[in-house]
Amino acid sequence: MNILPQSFYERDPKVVAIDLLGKILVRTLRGIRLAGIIVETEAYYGKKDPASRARKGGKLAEIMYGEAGYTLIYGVHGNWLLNITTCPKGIPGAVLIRAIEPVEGIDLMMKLRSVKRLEHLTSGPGKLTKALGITKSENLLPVFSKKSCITIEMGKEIKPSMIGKSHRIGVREDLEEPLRFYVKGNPFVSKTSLRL
DNA sequence: CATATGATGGACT
DNA sequence: GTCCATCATATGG
Repeated sequence: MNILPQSFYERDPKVVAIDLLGKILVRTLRGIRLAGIIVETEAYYGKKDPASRARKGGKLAEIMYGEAGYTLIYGVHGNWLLNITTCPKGIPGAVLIRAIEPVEGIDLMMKLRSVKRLEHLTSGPGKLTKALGITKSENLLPVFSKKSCITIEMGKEIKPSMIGKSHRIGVREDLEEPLRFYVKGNPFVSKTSLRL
């Protein structure tokens, strides 16, 4: 259903992060479609980014230097974080999906997370991966490929006036430029982000 | 093999 | 609002 092409991801992480807002993240789990609108993202660079894990080298860095449009799943604080690699091969970059607004398969998501309130279901990077049943085994899937069980589809256009930006969350040293982007007024944007 | 660290979440006051 | 459990990585012995 109108999956975004690989070329979509072969751009600057910041541009991709902004453009990803309003798109549909689709996860096929046991034949069931779980989908949500992306409402919050963060851009990460390579060496020049003090917050990026690519800076420390290791396996993560290799993936960020690799081809665009692949899932990059990484564990922190006992949670899984879903990233999409950006930039052509040889240039490091990634976009972290921080929050989505659930639209399909909500009952299954709530089962996976056992939360009472809908607005707590996917309003955070670790929360949405649990709700979608995403773990390390979903690492390195091409999100531009129809047969992949994680894809990103065309959604609704977000008006530029509806896009807010801020400093990134939970990083020690951030860059000068705000690299976190979100849909203004959306209840599924993570609230923990109020700490600045 | 042991230890430190964090792109966090959730429980609790 | 505050506090701490948690575990995949990275790095050092």
